[in-house]
Amino acid sequence: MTKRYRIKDIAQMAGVSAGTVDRVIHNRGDVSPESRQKVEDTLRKIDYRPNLSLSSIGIKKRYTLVAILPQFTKGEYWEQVEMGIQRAVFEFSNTRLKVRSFYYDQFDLFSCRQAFNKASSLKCDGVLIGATFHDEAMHFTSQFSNRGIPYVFVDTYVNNTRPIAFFGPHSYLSGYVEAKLLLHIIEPGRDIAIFQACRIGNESSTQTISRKYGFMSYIKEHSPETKILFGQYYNSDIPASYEKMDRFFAENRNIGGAVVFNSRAYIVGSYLRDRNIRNIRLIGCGTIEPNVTLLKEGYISCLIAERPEYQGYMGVKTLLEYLLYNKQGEVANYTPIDIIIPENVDFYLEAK
Amino acid sequence: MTKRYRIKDIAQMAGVSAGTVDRVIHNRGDVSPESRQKVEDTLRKIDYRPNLSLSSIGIKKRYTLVAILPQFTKGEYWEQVEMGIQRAVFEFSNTRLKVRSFYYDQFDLFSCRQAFNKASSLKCDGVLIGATFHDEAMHFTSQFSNRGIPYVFVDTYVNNTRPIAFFGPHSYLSGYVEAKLLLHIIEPGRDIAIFQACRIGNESSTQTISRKYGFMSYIKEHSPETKILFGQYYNSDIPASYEKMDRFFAENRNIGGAVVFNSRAYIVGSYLRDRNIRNIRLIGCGTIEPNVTLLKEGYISCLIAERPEYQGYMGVKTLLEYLLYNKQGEVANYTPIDIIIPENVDFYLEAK
DNA sequence: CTGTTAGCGCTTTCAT
DNA sequence: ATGAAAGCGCTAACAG
Repeated sequence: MTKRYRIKDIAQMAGVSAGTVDRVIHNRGDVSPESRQKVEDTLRKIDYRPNLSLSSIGIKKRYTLVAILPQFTKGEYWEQVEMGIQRAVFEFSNTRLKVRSFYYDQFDLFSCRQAFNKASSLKCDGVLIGATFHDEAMHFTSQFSNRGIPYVFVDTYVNNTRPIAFFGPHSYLSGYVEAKLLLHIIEPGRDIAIFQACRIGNESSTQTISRKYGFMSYIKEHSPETKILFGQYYNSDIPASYEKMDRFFAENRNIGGAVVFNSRAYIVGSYLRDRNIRNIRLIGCGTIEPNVTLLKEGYISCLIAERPEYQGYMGVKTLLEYLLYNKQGEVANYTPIDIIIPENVDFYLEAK
Repeated sequence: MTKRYRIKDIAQMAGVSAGTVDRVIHNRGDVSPESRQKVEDTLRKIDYRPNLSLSSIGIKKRYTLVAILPQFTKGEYWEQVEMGIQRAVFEFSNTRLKVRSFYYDQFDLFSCRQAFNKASSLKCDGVLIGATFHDEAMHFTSQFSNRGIPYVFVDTYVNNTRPIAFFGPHSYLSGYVEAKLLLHIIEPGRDIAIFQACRIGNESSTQTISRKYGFMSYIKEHSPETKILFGQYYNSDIPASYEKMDRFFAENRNIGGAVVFNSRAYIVGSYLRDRNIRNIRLIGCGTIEPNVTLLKEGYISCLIAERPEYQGYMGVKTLLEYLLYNKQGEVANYTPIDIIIPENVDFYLEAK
């Protein structure tokens, strides 16, 4: 059983005072090279791992984090990320940690820029970003870097940036897994449909692109004869979506499987339910409520989930550990690709 | 953002002192009905949720927990449970919480009885049990109950007992899911083999029995024509196991899928590898190292995992919350039934 | 540069 | 039955 060492113990072992140990742990300077050496040796020897919850009690400095996230309504994907952020705030701080959130419309570049601008004008110690617009994220994170402000990405990693961490799915493998599952559950010889949002002008998110890439790679490798077709839906216009799908399925009568690379699978799923179509297997992402309902009703066969709550929680925790202890871990942290089916969904949602 | 209330705040709101609030929270008596009422109203109003990590700092009383687990060697299933226990000990206590572990041979009734006897002779505040022998567990837990000592089960629930909590898989559904997956990946028309340990005298564990039941129910419901055969292996005699399997597969030439209802899938999997058999899909339980290796090599198609680390962690946490706050939550806590395939296993293992 | 010390929120002893 | 106050391990201001 690992003994727990107190700062006082460490101080004694290193032959210095508690204050000096604390200065070393928090990299707060004013320590002679010899003292630092002795303390660091001791810390290494006992494999000292600071306890955030305990640290927070004594902390006098106030930390402000900024979160920049797509706006969400109740039950949506990003709400779960936000819940993880809140859990971390609750667990680690005793009101000395504040998170100020800024939300943007993930389909509106201007609103995203606005959110970043507002966030940038704020004095803060760290930033948590749920990015959908690649270029904006690149631009503003380089500003944060210049000001020495650490930032983390959740859900989506943006290339050519230097976050202290990323928590999210490996999108390529995520899509790869979806293809594997779909091929196993559709009737042989049937076609596959990929459903994507109809965007006004703007391109798909990087997430979606690499998921699609992973998905198509698997199909090409394992079942090159399977035909892939592309369908569309509108994010917020159900009647128009249904019309589009009516035409799509009328034109493509051999479809036996479908996939949606984001949490909007419920749009396609409810279409299948409302049109009473039962011979198409649908796979989607995210255990948000409408998806789960359709999963239980059998109109969605399988959901891929990426622990959004965990992403938010870890994002905050990582920023905090960086700020308090200068602790730097792995940058890329891929979340598990959880496979959710009607038989295991309840236990999945219940587990904290 | 949820404001964090201090004991002092609660005291002020209820019009009493911090001491009284603490006495109510810890159910420590010496509080007038009126004061108790006022405090409890306030606690409910603000949805007070105590922070274990913070509580532990001030606690003077020493708690001793006893864990009674099947003995394990490095890399086995129960080691992961033990790791969860250690994580909880590290996180929540500042050396005031001790866990004394007792191990028994899960195939030897006498050794189990001995472990329980030794554990019972110890003065302790709570017990965590990984049970494999039903009757022994029943007998000794009733003793704990009589002495007013709370206990939790991990991995296996034992009927006719009154633990304060159980953390483990819903074995029936677990088997049910395994059948669903296996039916999806085997070639149509092939038979299925269930592999079980050859036990000396003693019956299978309750876990295994209800998994088998779930498995067979699914097959009966969804593919009654599929033939199910029963194979055997020895827990610790590889050559004898191989011989048995040689005969088994020689006699049953149409087997296309196999399942093992515990973490010994690697025995069958390595047989398939060593005999270069590639047309049999194998499903097993537990992401222990040999299983993971065979999964990546393709000799195991899929593993079902039940978060053993989480079980151990939650077991200790639950006991502690009960001891400190008299907090009673759900008794039955089913862990997610995680579906692990070669493409998602690495991320699964990395996530904490 | 370093040790001392007050203070954080929570628990618990001790007068009252 | 209750409040005041001391103590837990950790942080950080302060005096030297």
